[in-house]
Order: sequence, then C-alpha cells, then structure tokens
Amino acid sequence: MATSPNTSEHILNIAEQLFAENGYAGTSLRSIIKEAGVNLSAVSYHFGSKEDLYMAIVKRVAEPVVREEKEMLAKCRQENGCSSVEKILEAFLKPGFKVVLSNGDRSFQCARFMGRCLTEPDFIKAKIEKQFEPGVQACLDELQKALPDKSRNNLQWKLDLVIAALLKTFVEAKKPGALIQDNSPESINLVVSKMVVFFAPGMQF
Amino acid sequence: MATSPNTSEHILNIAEQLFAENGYAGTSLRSIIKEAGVNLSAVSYHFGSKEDLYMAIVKRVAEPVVREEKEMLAKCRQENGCSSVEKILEAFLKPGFKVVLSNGDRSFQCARFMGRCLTEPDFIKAKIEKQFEPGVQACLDELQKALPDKSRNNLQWKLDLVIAALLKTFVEAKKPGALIQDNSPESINLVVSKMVVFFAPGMQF
DNA sequence: TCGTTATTAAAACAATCGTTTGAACTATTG
DNA sequence: CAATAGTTCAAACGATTGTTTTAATAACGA
Repeated sequence: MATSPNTSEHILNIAEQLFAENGYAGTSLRSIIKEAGVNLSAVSYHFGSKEDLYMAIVKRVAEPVVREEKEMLAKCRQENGCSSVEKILEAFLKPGFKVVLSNGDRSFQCARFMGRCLTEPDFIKAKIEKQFEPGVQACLDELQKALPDKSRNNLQWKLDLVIAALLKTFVEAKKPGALIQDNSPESINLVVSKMVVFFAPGMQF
Repeated sequence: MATSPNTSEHILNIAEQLFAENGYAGTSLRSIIKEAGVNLSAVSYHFGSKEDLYMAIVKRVAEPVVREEKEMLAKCRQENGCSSVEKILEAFLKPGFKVVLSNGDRSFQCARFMGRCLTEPDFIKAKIEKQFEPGVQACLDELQKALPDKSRNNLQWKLDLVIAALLKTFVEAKKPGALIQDNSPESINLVVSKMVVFFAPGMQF
C-alpha cells in the first residue's frame, strides 16, 4: 500500500498476493477489492473480467522472464559453439529467479503466484502455459543441440520435471527449510548453481 | 457408474474426478451430485462437509501409498545393511505409481487428483501433507543413513524436488508426450527406473 | 469557465455456493 | 407384522459469487 500510486497497479499487487495464496477459484473479487480498499467496479473498469485480471498478473511476470530466458540462451549459444548442459540449465533457470525476486517486498508473493499458477485448472492453465512457452521451446532447442543423440520427447519430459521442481521451489520460497530464503543476487546464484548441479547429471544420463 | 454399487463410493469416485480437474475451490458439491446422479444431502449424510469429502478421497489413496512406502523402505533396509540411493528412491517412488495406477478405469483420474491435491491452498494442503508425511519421513531417514555426510536440510530440499517432479508426472499422466501412458506393471517399472536414473546422481552430488 | 473524458462510487442483477431441515422411503431386526 | 434404523428426497436457508447498471466525482484540454 505504500507503493502503487495508481489504482490498477495496486489491484494487480493485491490480487497477485491473494491468488498466490488461494488460487484462482479460491480468490473472490470482493476479497481483492476489500483488501485493496477500492471499489468493485474498478476491476471491471481496469481489467474487464476476473480472468482478465488474472492473466494481466501472469503477463506482468511472464514477459520479462521469457525475454531474459531467450536472451541468455542466445548469448549462451553464441559464446560457445555448442553449449554444455550446465550452461543451458543455468541460462534457463536464472531468469525466473532474477525477475521474480527483483520485486522488493512483492518478491516472495510473486514467486508463490508463479509457482502456483501453473497448477491451476486446465481451462486457465492452457492460457498461462502459452505465455511461458517461448522460453521453454528455446531451452529445448538448445538442449537438443547439446544432446543430439537424445529424442525430443526424452528432453521434453526431463525439462518438465525440472520446471516442476523450479515451481515447487518458488511456491516454498521463504518457508522454513526451503531453498530460497532471501532475494539477494548471491543467494540467487547459489540456489541456481545448486539446482544445476542437481539436475545436470540426470539430463544426459 | 458401471462400478460403485453403493452411493458413498460412487460419490467418492465422481468427486475425485472433478476435484482432479478443477481443484478444491473450483469444484462445487452440486456439480458432483449432478454428475453422480445423487441427492445433495447424500454428501452431508455420508461424509459431513465438502472438506470431509475431499479428505476422504485423500485418505483413500494416501493410506495404501504410505503403507507400501514404509514397507518397501523397511525391506530395502534389512536386505542390504546400508541401502543405495537408487534402491531407496525406487522404494519411495514405486508405491505411488503402483497404488494409483491399480484403480482400473479410475487410474488416471486418481493420478491427477493426487498430483494436484498437494498444490491446493495452504489451509487444506496442511491436512493433505499430514497424510503423506510418514512415508516422506521414512524415506528421509533411509537417505540419511545412505548419505551420512549430507545434512538433513540438504536431503530435505532434494527430496522435495523429487516429489514435485513425481506429482507433475501424475498430473500429466496419459497426456501426449507425458511419461505415463498406460498403467501396466511393465510401464510402471520403466517409468520408475527412468526417474531413479534421472534423480539418483543429483541426490549424492 | 465550459464541455468532455477518465475514474470511482453505490446498488442491484441473476446465479450459485455449502449447509440444514423435515418428511418420505427402504431395509433390517425382533 | 410392527418397529427401528438407515438412506434418500425436495426444498429452503442465508451468504457469496462475477458481472452490469446508473449516477457521482475528478481531471483535463479548449
């Protein structure tokens, strides 16, 4: 409430928090506008429908994440003719942590939102996945080059497991025992390297 | 509807399917009783509340899974004095697949339910986790013996990632490109061994 | 200042939510 | 057969849902 001078961003922030905690169906518009201290019509006026509001939050985080994923994967490729699996995983995993955890006080609610949004019911999950897909495809392309003897299907389910673990890490952020405890750059680098070391061997078994 | 002679089991089966698709908050009791062709009061009569119904489904799948997890982990320990990480992972992962996929026509809806139930909002996830916890703790104990130089915390977050990947595999069951495509014992063994090979190296890095 | 647009406010919409009630029906037991 | 317990039924409870409508206020360029 200290931040967010304009109504629409304020709604986005509060809604992100509640959606992160209770999911799409478990969060009512009235609980959002009550917490945000705005009128119910503000949601329809600024966003349209409940689903539009939800997707606006998704896009706000997905766009910079995907942009940076593609950027880092491209850089990773042009530096080395053929990138190592470790470098590819790092280029794919780090943008999520960097973008999500660069939101100050909102960092961890943003992490939980992103972690939970991909486990929403299918009708909305399909729209969510479309927002993140370009980054996933770019990563798959790089992995295919680094591991040409592996089938696309093989790389696909392996990367799916990595993503599932990544999102679990987001959901658990800052909870006792979780990997993510703070959003400093050093901490991010440490967590990313841990996950890379954890997954890289299995990717190329 | 061919199966389930008694009302209460029929409700459990239909509810499991709808909860698996739309989550707890996204599934109304009226959609359940409409699909099941029973009266609304049947839910209150047989189960109490919506939450009680949900937890009844959780327990129906969690109990045999946890029982078999503990059984296989115990057997795995007494056979070898100190089990290998591979054996432990297999003993932990296989029960889930075996129990969930032994439900005939309901196998894949049961898999999706179990995969999605642990990503429900916190107030109900806490109760769900309590049902599965004994199996997780038993696995952690075995891993600790096999890897005495690793801290409990280290094993904890690694196993968390494995579980996240396991549940993702459940949710995606039978969808195109997914690891799980049928519920034959051979297929289960294959999938489990794939996951063991994928995760075992990272566990002991 | 006026007129226009952008934004917020209050109220109502029909629909659906989980839960409860009390009567009706069925099965079981003595 | 009579009586009790087990189960199902339609109906209603008050509360809450997302969305829409209409009016009031604020902001801004002419």
